[in-house]
Amino acid sequence: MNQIQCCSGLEQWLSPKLFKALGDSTRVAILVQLAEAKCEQTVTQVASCCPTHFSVVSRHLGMLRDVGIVEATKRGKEVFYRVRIHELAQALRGLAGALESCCSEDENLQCANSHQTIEERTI
Amino acid sequence: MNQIQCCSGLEQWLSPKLFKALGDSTRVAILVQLAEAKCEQTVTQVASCCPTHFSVVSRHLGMLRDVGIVEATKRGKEVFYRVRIHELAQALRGLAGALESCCSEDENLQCANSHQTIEERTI
DNA sequence: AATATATTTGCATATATGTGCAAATGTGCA
DNA sequence: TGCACATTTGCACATATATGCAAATATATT
Repeated sequence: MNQIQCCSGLEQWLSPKLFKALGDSTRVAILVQLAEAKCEQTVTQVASCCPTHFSVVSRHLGMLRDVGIVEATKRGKEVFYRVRIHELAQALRGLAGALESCCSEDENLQCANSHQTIEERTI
Repeated sequence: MNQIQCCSGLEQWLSPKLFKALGDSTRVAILVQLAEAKCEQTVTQVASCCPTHFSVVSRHLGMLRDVGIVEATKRGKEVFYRVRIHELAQALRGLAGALESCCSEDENLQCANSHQTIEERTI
């Protein structure tokens, strides 16, 4: 019988780099600023979100770009950043789904067998 | 007219503490171990997930408990941990929803007005 | 009471990270 | 070319964090 492992894809969604980027209050303020602006903003505009030095905000934006949370476009001497909202939302929902795929329908499973599998779903 | 701010609730879902807890590779390994086990596990059992010292794993589990990602039950001399899967999934989906609520239907918004509002939805 | 097992906590340490400032880089304009 | 503006980067420094080991605590068993 064709079978796949439970929880497959869980590690794929649990990216420490991604969540480390979300785990800083300054970067959260930057994200809120960008998301609420509803449009791309320059580094200087984003830096108005917090008392932090603009060079630090620039570094944070670079880090957020490295992990794919924001993207940047350079036009003239300014760099415009925007949140990759749909991609980020998809990553969050992907992890949520992978987590819940670890829950079987029967909540009171025997735990002796640590390699339980489920039948592969065929459309 | 009754109006609410766009993106309301975004900051509520963007908890740096929560994501900082997910932003470490050892804690991710611990979570994968716990989730794939599909049942509560003792500290010693969880510690088999990685070469890290069991006391460090104990500390990580305590941190994950503090932010609500796992919960613990002490029975005898053992402490059983399990992932609060549904609560975590709800937090992730809540953030995903809050992010996408910042996207209006028209993707090409004028950005001059930084305080745009939407009409409150009435069922 | 004494012992064995499981977990937590104190401590030391190496590394990572956030921050501010100054300098460097890049770009447009007079 | 020279100047103004926007952003990035090098550097120093303070703080946070992850880790391992030993000791302390808690609980069960003999």
